[in-house]
Amino acid sequence: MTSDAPADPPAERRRRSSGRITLADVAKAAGVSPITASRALRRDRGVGEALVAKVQAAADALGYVPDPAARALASSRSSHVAVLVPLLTNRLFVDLLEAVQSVLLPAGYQSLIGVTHYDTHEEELLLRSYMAHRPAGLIVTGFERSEAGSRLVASSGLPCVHVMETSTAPGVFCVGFSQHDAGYAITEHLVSRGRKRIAFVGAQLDARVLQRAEGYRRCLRDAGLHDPQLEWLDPRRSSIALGGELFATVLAARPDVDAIFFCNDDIAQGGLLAALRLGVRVPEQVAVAGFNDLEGSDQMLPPLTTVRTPRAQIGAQAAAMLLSLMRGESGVPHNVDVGYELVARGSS
Amino acid sequence: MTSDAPADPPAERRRRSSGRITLADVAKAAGVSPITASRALRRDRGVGEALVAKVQAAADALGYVPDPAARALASSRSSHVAVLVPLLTNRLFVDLLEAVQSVLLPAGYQSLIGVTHYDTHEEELLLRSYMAHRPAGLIVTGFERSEAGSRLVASSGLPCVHVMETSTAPGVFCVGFSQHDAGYAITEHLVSRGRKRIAFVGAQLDARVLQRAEGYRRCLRDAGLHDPQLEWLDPRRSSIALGGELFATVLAARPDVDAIFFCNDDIAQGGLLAALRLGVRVPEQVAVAGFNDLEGSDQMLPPLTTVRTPRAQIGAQAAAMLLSLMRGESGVPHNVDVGYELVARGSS
DNA sequence: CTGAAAGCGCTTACAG
DNA sequence: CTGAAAGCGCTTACAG
Repeated sequence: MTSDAPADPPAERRRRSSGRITLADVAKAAGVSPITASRALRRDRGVGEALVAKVQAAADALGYVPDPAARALASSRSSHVAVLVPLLTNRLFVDLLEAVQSVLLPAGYQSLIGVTHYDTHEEELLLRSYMAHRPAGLIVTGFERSEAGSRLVASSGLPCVHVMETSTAPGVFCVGFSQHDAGYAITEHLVSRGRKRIAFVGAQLDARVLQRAEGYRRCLRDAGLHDPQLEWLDPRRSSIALGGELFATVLAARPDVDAIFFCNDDIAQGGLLAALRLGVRVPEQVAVAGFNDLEGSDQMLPPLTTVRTPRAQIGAQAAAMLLSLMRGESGVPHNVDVGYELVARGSS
Repeated sequence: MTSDAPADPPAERRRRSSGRITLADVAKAAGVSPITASRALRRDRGVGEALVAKVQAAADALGYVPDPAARALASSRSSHVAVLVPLLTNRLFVDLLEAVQSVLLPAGYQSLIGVTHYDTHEEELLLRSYMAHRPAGLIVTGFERSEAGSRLVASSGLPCVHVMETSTAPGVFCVGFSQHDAGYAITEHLVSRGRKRIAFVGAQLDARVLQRAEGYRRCLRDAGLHDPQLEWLDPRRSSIALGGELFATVLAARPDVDAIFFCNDDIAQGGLLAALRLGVRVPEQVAVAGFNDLEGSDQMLPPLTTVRTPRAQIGAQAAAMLLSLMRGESGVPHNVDVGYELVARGSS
């Protein structure tokens, strides 16, 4: 208060305490050292059961919440998991994300959700920014990324799980299904219904769409029905409106087409709505099939034949796999194939 | 190598260096102190222009990336912004989120996206967990939360922006529009089309749906057309399938209904598809209106009349507002009303 | 099974 | 306008 203050400034002036309850407070209350308290709360092996209980009780009583920043700094590993998906406007990835979160959150991990917009350069920037946060692990969509992006992942040494596709490449962890086989299966279904001129309509043209297209081609070649003129590959983003446009385009160019396999349910739904508008009878004149079994497909007129893809299961299993990897468990399977399911409805 | 090692262990044994380029490395390369380097890189006032350039050059040359954990620990403020939305399966919130991210990411902030599932208890848990991460700011949906949740937000002292609704409560920052007025406007549109028995079909029944319902009631009272029997309030989650079910329910119970205002476009789309299935003519027998102008509404048969809600604008403005608040700017407006737009299409 | 020391990589006061 | 000291709240080795 006066000018003849002590030469040594009072502790209060030097401290920057946030008022936060710290591990030291818990340790003091429990009558142990901070190190022991830290180990007890993390259930680190080597702490007596009684002590663990005592420390936990003290922590609960004080309402202690560990500081993730301090923990990350000291251990150089945060409680973040970076999850990269192409788009949130595709319900598929929302379902995937929900499942991932439902496993990661209870395990104490926060997801940093990054949207790449199917752009490998954007993905690279996100990866770079997320790496600075010392994430504990990574979940990425598919295998298509920039050279630098791949290097960032590899050189980080972080556990990484790839979702939506399968791979037997060494050292790669993934949960997905064969997009090629699913594309083959739905095409085969159309063939089995007696269709002869089956078109493929793809949008976005990401790796998975192209794999489905490849399955389509393979099936038609096997059936002796392949016609390269029956493919419409549009790089624009998949949407209901685009599906309507492409449906009209296909029928104008090739009125003899008797079936269309749309690479995704949203463009298939748009196709179905366009058929209604144009008076094209489905499935009598043209059978229609989609992919993914998105919301509303079972409500269309007629209901849409499609492939149900188990994205919730993919998300949950990928998160569980990542958890195992982050814990350093051994014997974690590398390549989990969750399969897919053909859903035949009225449109085919 | 031998057993007569020095009593003082070599530095290497004590260090836990992560190999990371640190601020100290940059400072050394630039020939300044770490403090100055820190200030220069953060463009903190009080560093000469020449020095800033020199430090930045050194940082760039070394590929320096600041450590968010260390920064958070030292400053007790992270580069995270917690963003809480009810659902990712509602495209509305995806659009909102995309806009938020597009403003926050370039400004150096990461979003922690929390999905509350319209559950105030879940929201409270998320809030508690996110607060431990010392976020720099908060974006939350609406004003409906648990007592404890509100207290967490208030006592944190963190800048917080509420989205989707408006409020003139003191100290509250929000970006949205009047859900009540929008509900009034679309109902008024149906009235202006000569409809007399206008039903309201609501799902989910969150605060905003109820505000739209209130606008609907007010409008019909003003028009002398209010009939409390014409409201269907269903707590289940909004979906295309539910819309179809409710459309059938309404017409079975009250075949005289000549218009339906669905609280959201997904149930309205389901209603339109059900009308097609049931052979109910829209708009001749029943006019149909939705809310939000979601994807596909313009593709329906007939195209859906709805209210376009500027969620991208809400997200962008809310993020910009939060940025201003986090920077401690003064004179930030409290209540931004971005309005809405009536979109009259063929269904009414 | 438990603990004293050091350190993770930054920033906040406090001086000059 | 620049810097030496201390500290943010944890955990990692190292001992015992």
